[in-house]
Amino acid sequence: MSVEDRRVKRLPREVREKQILDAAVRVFSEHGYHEASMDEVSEVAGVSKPMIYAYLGSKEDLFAACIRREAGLLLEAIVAGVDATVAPDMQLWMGLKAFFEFVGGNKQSWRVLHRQVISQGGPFSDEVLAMRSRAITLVDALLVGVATKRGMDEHAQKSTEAMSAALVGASESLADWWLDHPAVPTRTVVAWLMNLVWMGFGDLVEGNTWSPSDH
Amino acid sequence: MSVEDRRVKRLPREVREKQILDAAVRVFSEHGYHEASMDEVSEVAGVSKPMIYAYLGSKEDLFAACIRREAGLLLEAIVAGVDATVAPDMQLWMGLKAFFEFVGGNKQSWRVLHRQVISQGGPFSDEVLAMRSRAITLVDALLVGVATKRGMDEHAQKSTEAMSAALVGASESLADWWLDHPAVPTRTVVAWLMNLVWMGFGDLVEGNTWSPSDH
DNA sequence: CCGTATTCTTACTCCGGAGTAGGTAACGAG
DNA sequence: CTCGTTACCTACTCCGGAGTAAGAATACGG
Repeated sequence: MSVEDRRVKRLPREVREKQILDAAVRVFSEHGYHEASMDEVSEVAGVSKPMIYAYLGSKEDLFAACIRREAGLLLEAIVAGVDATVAPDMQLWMGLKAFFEFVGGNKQSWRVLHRQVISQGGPFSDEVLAMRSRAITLVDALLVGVATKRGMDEHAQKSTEAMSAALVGASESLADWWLDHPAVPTRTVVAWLMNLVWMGFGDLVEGNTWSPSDH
Repeated sequence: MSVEDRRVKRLPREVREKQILDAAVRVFSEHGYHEASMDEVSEVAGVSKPMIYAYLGSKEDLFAACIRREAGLLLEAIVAGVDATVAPDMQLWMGLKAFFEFVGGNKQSWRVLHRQVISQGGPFSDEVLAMRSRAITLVDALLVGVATKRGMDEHAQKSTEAMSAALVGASESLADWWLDHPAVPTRTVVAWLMNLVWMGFGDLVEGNTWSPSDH
């Protein structure tokens, strides 16, 4: 009985670190950074608290490590999902699809990345805001490419960064909405967003702008 | 000297409550809910801590009160800014304009509403998510109106709610972006968003949909 | 001028939870 | 077998900050 009963012990450091990070992501995603306690993380990870401090450092460090890992996975998934040789609209399509697929398959990761991080003004936000910036930059590059190629006017070009921010925000928001409506298939959600955003941008490129009648 | 030196004391309850709420909004917007301490709020408000507990209740209650007040002001500003008799696109324009103007003029309120609330899964989120829902519903009504009037197909109609969520998210995200680029005038930002979103929706209504070539 | 209600303060209690001290047990090398 | 190293635990310390007890000072009606 001593063999079976005994908890699996004395695993190499790498494995424990992974277990701890997994547990941390789960706990943080459930309670948020502040409500989460190191005790609960240790409990979920099946490891005592000092291990966490020995391996991952302070609570802040631990959270940052979670962010870094998950953000890396997300970005990785996106760039892996995009074929840079196809047309811009298809690139956007593929990127969005990869994004939504990741969110659908890793809801916890998404919760940690999106909900938790933005609010804390701490050193974490840097981590995620950096990723967010990378995402925005990615989209911006796409838009700028299209805009300059088609000879978009200067004023409209200035708007691409803002548009990218809006698009990224729309994606995030739609992802949240989607979490509450899981019945909708991935392609559908992405198609909706593409229609909203690409058609709108297409008009913009063509010079088909909207403007208020009076005011 | 006793007259001037003496801090202004013994104000009626209403006034104190307002002072406390003002201070709370400021402190919460700077540090976030958890990092904010009641001691700091009391200090900023120029009132001792037990007053807060006497008038506004617990920290949670205080935060909820902030949210309620600010959310109310925001929604009020939006509906006040919209003329329900004009064309739908102008209604959206006016609503967005009112929204961005509010954000520009009340950055602290916005920070509290947007950044802080979403993350905490507590009873606050209900408050703001309710407001968010109202905003989405408002937009959705607009879109549905347009869609049905122009005989949009059923499939596309189903997407209006999602589109509204995306639009609200885009607005929020763009508002955040705007806070970092205050040089851009309000009208301009709103115009960008209108172009992106209304032109896209317009295409959708016309049946001008985008779809991926392969995949 | 007395009682009662309201405004307001100082000076605490108390606890959750971050972080640690110090020790035990398992492995691997020589 | 022993010595060093690494994995791991129990059982604490300690502090920030939420919330409170108990009373002081002012207003005001009668």
